[in-house]
Amino acid sequence: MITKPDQLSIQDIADALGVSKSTVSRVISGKGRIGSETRDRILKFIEENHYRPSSIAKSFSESKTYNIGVVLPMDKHLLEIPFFQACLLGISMQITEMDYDVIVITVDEHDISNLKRIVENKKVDGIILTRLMVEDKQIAYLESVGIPFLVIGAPKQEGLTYIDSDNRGACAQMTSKLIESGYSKPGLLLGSKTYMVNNQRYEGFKEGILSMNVPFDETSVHFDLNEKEEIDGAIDLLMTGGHDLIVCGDDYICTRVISYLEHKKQSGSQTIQVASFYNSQTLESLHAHISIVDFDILAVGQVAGKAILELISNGSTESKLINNYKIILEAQNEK
Amino acid sequence: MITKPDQLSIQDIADALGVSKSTVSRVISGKGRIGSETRDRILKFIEENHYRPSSIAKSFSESKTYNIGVVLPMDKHLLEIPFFQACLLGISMQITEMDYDVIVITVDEHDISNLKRIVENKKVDGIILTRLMVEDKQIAYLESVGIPFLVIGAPKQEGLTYIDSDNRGACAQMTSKLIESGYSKPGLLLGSKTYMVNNQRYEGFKEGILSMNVPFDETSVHFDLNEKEEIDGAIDLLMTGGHDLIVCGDDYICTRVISYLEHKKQSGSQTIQVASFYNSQTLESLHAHISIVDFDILAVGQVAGKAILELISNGSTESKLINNYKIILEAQNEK
DNA sequence: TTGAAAGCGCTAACAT
DNA sequence: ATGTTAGCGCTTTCAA
Repeated sequence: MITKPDQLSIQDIADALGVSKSTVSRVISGKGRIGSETRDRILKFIEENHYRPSSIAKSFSESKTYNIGVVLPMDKHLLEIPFFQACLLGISMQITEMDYDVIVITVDEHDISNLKRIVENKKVDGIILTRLMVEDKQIAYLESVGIPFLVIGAPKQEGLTYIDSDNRGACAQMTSKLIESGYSKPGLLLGSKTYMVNNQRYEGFKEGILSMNVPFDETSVHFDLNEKEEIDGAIDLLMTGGHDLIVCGDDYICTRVISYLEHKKQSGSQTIQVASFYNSQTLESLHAHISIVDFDILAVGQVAGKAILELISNGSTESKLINNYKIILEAQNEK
Repeated sequence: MITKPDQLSIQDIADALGVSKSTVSRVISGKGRIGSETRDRILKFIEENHYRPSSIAKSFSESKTYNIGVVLPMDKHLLEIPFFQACLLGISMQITEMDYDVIVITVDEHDISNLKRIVENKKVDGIILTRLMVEDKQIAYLESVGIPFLVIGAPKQEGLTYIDSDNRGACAQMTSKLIESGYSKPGLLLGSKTYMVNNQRYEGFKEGILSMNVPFDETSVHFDLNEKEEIDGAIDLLMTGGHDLIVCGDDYICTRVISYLEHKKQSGSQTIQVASFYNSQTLESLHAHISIVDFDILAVGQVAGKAILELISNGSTESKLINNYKIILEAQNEK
């Protein structure tokens, strides 16, 4: 007497039904023509016996893992940023539809050994990079081994497939809307020029101003602001220049600006409109009246997920700018 | 003339060196005795030809995936909480050491189909749950299929393996330290009683008070605070009761308390010390003088990673409370 | 429409 | 210490 203690295989089904393995395989995969009566019998058996194909065996036989590696930075200060988590979930939601799964790869700026290990072990069919580094070892490596990969964010390097929020468009739109609503002398504070995102927001800022037929003044833009003192200095310049609107390139700068203005307010000066890009909860809890662009990062992740699968199956896919964002003018947070 | 266009296998190595597959397999896995000369020859060949074993084939043959599924909630409001990201990275860092990888599983309260799909497809060897739900369908399901799993956080249900921060101990320690530093009438504000964490913090609070030989007053504790009005009401009660210290059960409550006290301060009342548990950046940006417990979630993830591997290989492991936390009294944030 | 059979790359039990 | 062999469960030609 033979018992089937473990999991049943297509062979078991074939035996039980007096058909061949390949027939069972065909009805499961849906490939090839099958007599409808045979199919129904097999389907019924599968249903009744809760058969589930082994994904490992499938992977093995097809030489496909059905996994996508998502590279996450593991720097401590990046833990607080919901950006990566949103990317991750967006990607996961999307590729799950096609029976793919996400494998997490952690790297830091000096150590991409985890990435190498996963690629060398062939545990994934493709890779999504969620953060670009300045001299990117990841990209050089991935190109050298020839695995399909794409990048979230805007790469400096040309020829890469990337998915990014439309920073230029969003900044242009917010700037022009603010001008339309009455502000006439906008200034822009940005971080390092080496990050593409800052250049894009700069372009958008300029475009927004020009689209409203307001003259664009290059001196109203301050790049490479990193230290508190640099930011404060730049704000000083904007204020003495009579600006009535400060667009901040990132949340860190914005936090400094708000803090700066709060002090000034107590010493009674003019009120200035502040605008920024909403990536973190930090800004929200400041309860300030600021205008923000709220990017839908989940959507970015979803598009990236769709794109990597396309890249894997077609060998190519297009870079995309995502314009899922909301512009909220002078957001009034609850006090 | 024969070309080897693709990837080489142990068979190729065996052929090239005139040994058998199993010999090659043995030197790679390190199992079994090998002549040192043979080993060196094979190692050299592997090195020179950049051979890497196929992890899919290994998985298939061993019926092990070398993957751990980490279940993440995909509720929008939980995206902002760094807790899950920290767990994820901690787990990933840890299991990577043992050549395991993390597969992301997203669920929401009403839909655990992703969890089921991954388990049924046998894409993981074990599961870590990072969030417990009130009526937990996940746990019921996982128990029914018998896959190794453990839980991060404190389950209501008995008999489960769990890894958790030592909420009771941390709360006791913070409370007693604050009493030691001069506060004499502490109150406690908590969320729903159905969450174990609130009960644990309650126990700790009580323990901390009693350990300082201060009489414990049950009326200084308020449970099940969810709405703004309920919290405000509870604060009122504590203040009229002459309390000089409010311990908050979570960041949400703490934010309300700080906001409430800021208003009172302007109408000139006594200052009250506030304490809470630091899980989010929100509290930090409030720039208030509060005392906090800063849990090391990364460490929790690491221990969970180690534990799930133990559970898989040994069939059992112990639940653990992690006491990696820092207590910061009257933290003075930069303004 | 269906069956037979080879093969994916590795492990492990058994034999030498 | 090393070789031989039988799978693991599926996909995929090739035949019938």
